[in-house]
Amino acid sequence: MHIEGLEGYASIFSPFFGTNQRTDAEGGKNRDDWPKKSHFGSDIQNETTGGTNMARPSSAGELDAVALETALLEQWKQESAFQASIESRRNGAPFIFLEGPPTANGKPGIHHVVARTYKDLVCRWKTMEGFLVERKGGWDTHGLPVEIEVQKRLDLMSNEQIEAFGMDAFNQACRESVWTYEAAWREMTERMAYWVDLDNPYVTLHNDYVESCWWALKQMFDKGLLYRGHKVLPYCPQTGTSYSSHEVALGYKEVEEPSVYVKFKLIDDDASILAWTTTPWTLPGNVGLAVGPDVTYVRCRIKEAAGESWEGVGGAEVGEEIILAKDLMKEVLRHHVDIIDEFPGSSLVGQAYESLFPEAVPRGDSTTAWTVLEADWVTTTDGTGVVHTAVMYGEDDYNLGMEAGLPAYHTVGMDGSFVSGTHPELDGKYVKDCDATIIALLSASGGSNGKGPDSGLLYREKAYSHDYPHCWRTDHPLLYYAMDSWFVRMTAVKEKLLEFNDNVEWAPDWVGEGRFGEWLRNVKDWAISRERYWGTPLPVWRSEEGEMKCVGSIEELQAEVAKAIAAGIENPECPDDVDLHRPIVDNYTLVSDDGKPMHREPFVMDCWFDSGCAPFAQWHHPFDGGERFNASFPVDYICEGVDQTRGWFYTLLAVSATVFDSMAYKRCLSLGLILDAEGKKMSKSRGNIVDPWDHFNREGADATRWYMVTAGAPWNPLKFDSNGVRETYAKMFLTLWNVYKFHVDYAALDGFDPLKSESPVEQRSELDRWILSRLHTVALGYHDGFVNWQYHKACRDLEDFVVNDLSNWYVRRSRRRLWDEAESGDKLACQHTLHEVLTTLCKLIAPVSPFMVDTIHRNLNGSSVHQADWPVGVPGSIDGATADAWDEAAAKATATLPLQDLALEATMTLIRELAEAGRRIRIDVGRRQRLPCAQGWIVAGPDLANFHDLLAEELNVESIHVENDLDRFQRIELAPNFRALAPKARAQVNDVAAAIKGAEDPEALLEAIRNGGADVLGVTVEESDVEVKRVERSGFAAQTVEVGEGEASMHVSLVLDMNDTPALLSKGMARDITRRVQAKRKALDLAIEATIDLEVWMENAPEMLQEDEAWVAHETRSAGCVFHPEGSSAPGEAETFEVDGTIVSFIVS
RNA sequence: GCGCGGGUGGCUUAGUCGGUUAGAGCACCCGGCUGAUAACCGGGAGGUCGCAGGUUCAAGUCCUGCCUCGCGCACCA
Repeated sequence: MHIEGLEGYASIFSPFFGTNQRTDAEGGKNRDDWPKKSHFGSDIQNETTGGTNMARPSSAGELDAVALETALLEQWKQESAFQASIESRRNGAPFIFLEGPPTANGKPGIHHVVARTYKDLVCRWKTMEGFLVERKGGWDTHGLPVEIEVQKRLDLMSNEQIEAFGMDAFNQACRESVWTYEAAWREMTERMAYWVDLDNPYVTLHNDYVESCWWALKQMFDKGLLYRGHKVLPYCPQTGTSYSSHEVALGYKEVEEPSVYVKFKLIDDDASILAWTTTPWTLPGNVGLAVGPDVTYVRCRIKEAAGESWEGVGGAEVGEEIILAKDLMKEVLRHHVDIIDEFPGSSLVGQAYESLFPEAVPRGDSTTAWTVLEADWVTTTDGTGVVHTAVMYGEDDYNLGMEAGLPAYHTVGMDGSFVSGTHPELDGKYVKDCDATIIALLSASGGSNGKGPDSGLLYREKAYSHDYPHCWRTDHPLLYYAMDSWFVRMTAVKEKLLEFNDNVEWAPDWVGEGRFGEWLRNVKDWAISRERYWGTPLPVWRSEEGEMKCVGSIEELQAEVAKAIAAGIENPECPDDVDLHRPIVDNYTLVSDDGKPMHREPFVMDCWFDSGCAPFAQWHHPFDGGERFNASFPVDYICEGVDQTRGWFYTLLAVSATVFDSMAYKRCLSLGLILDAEGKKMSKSRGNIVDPWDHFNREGADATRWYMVTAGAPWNPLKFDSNGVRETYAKMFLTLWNVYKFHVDYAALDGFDPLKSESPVEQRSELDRWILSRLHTVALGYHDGFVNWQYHKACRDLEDFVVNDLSNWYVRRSRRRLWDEAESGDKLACQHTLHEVLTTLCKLIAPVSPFMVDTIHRNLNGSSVHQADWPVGVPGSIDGATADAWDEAAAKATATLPLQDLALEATMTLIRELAEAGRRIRIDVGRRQRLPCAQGWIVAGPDLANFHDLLAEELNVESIHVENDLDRFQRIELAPNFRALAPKARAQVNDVAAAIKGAEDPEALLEAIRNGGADVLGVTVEESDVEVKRVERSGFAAQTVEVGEGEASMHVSLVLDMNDTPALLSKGMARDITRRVQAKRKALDLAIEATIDLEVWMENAPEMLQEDEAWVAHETRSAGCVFHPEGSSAPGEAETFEVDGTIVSFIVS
């Protein structure tokens, strides 16, 4: 069988065509029998993964990434590849990863894939580095989102309804609901190849987990860090629920409400202080007035009655005196006044005033109630510069009240109506319905307390529109309401938090120093209790007298229950496996030391507390797994979205600092948000979540993962662009596959076995040594990128290597080497090189995109890439290594990178530049690529003799020469070196620069400069002030390229001979004809070995040489080939093309 | 309002210590090349580097102010 057709293509570029042709193919292997369309599945034919003797690769089929990945998933499962990858590093130094638990009550989206990719790639990378990286999965299963889902489903819109439904049944529904999307999560996790142990995860609702949380809380309790207080929360009286800020954000609406200016009559003074509020219902609860100590206030007297424009209720009489901030007089006052006095707020402090509703709040033992207080947050941006303070109905109010010792007394019940005893006209009424009543009461003569001026206590009413939070379920306005609450005294450990945080390696560092550091510097006590049902119950029991007991384990609970029973308090049984959830734990009544019954505080804990306990609760520490815990705390690496800064990143640290007096994690990668293609945040409510399966099922998980990593720095917001995934697939993975396929198809055909043959590197061609050196250089940079969290740069550079260096140059330049059927050292060298490059490449890519490279690695080496060592070294396996430190030299010695030769890399860069320059020259002068040039000259630069053949082929020239007389083709240009010149020339620098650039005779100027400096516009220019560039002289078909940098830079010119000879024209025409006929063959879908009959007609053609006609016949496998003489016309059915004025027609039959 | 991070051709982005022609990829146009893949090569068009000031011989880069987007905090009386 003949295979010249194939060879013919190889020789198209070659000026030496004919020399490679093999005439005797009889008995040769049929290279057209390759499995063109075979399913890749046939590639995964190695049954063993651990063996290294399965080294003879088999050929590859067309790429079907999705099928490849799904088949591999099955194989991984059968082999327990994940477990195996860990077991084989069992003796390595541990690198501890902690999985942030997701909630499985929502469908996973592409944003989850991003976080999981970064988690996975670091774990896989560290594993390949020889570390033992175990990855326990985790699920966050408590909390409000779960309750809300269930409430929606069961239509339970208030706490009352939940309790009527039954807390038991409700919590059971929650317990089931948290697994709604577990299957979806599991499928996504597996499909994307996030290797994490989902078969033995930690689950926050498990009794063991809850027990550890209890234990942790008791540690805090015992250290005096847990206390009971109030927290002012947005609260919906209709649903009986308070809301987290997140939910509040869902319900902001702009509303217009009455705001009132109220006169607070001073007791020892005739004047009134004017204060403003938008919530009249809080006025009965008023117990203080806050002023800014440094704000300037005025006392002013009403001079005359208000003008006609006065509208609405309220007012003041002539002679009344009013105090308010000076800046706000114009805004507020509707009367002409005389300013009597001016003073800072501090001088008002301590003055007592008449309570508006004397019955509403009992004074208790407060000495500061109904006096003026100071607060530095008081501003004069609106209101009167005096802030009405109702302790229980505003956060600032509450804090001020606690500080100043105001009575903390509710005037409003949990149902949203005034408690009885507030005022006869208000008692029992819903607060929002009382605005008019309150305004009327204040406006009455003497005011609501009868002690005000005749004009009443209301000065003004003004409609005020602002954004106010509403219940997202019932649409009712929320009330800021002080709720009973439990706190962890984080303020007590603030310095520790800051210190621990300083030792965390943050990526990026500004999140740690900035956002997170800022949060810590302003740390507030952590409100950990929630008036909810589904969560870890707060394990605190309390008697009516206020005695408290915190229970830290089941055993302790059992003991306490027994004690209570012994004291005569009835209790249900408390078995070893008692469910530690509500309502079961609510049913236990304990006994205080003085014999009083104690009931559990009816709260569950903030579910963030649960996840903050993960480092130890996942092992049920301290009840079980003590060693396990001790060996894995603090953890080495966590990675989540930046939205966890105040979430998990914080609660981990908060719990570890308070419980263990330690940091929780040593390294934290904080990921940017994932946005949709338009830059909007991906969220369920927006409905713009990208389904990862869209890409898993199209481009595959490899491409999806690689895209996400290369699209930008991990901490930058990622605009997820579906088209980018496609691009990544086409560029990176198709290219890689085709390089692989190219290698492996020939390797299979030739029976190449990397273990049974050798090819010493030093004997390989420059091209081989070049790509190996590039691989070395790129691998080092790649590794460096990983170390510095610059995955995006690392992967972009690697992709460039694959596409550009490997596929586009090495493989393109090497094709002919493998086409040669005879065994040859050069072919073997190429196969070994490809084998080595691909093998190392697979290892480098494996952490990021683990599928295709495993298929490739298995076929090339007979083993999984996920068992392979990191080519840059395996520090984890070094004696005495830890996740933080190891013997650098020893680690370096474990690297397996090929020889690096930077000089060779530089030379090849130059060669490639020259090849490009040659193409540019042809474009410039309009000489087509197929028309050979007689000769080319290389001017200046290093010795490239070894590459002349290569260049001749690339450039399609018959021969390459070195031109030593630089001035024949090059001239000099001078460019100013601003850095050197600027200090000397100062303001003149631009003129001097222009003079240097525009010098009429640059050669002479350079000579003058070299001879001790030239005077340019009065400035002495020395050699260091200029850069000398050599460029091609005009009038030649030439291009100059610059390679290298600074001192080492070179200007090399390429000159092509544009003179035609009959031989060149004939040869060029032969190629054009051949090319067209080959295209026709392909269009006809002819088999490569099929022969044809060819007839050619030409007009205005160069004279064809005999040998070129023969060559055409040979190349096109024409049994019969007729070149009709000039002048005979072609039949109509002939195909015609034109090249350089020659019209060619041909018929293939 | 405060803090952090962005704003560079239609899109995605690179840009070091401030150095004079702002670099890529996608898409587009022209040409070339191809038994090389969803390719490859050469060329072209497309940029007031968010706006306005300032520093400097020189600003995408440094400073100030503003606009705008994202995130977080405080969103108040």
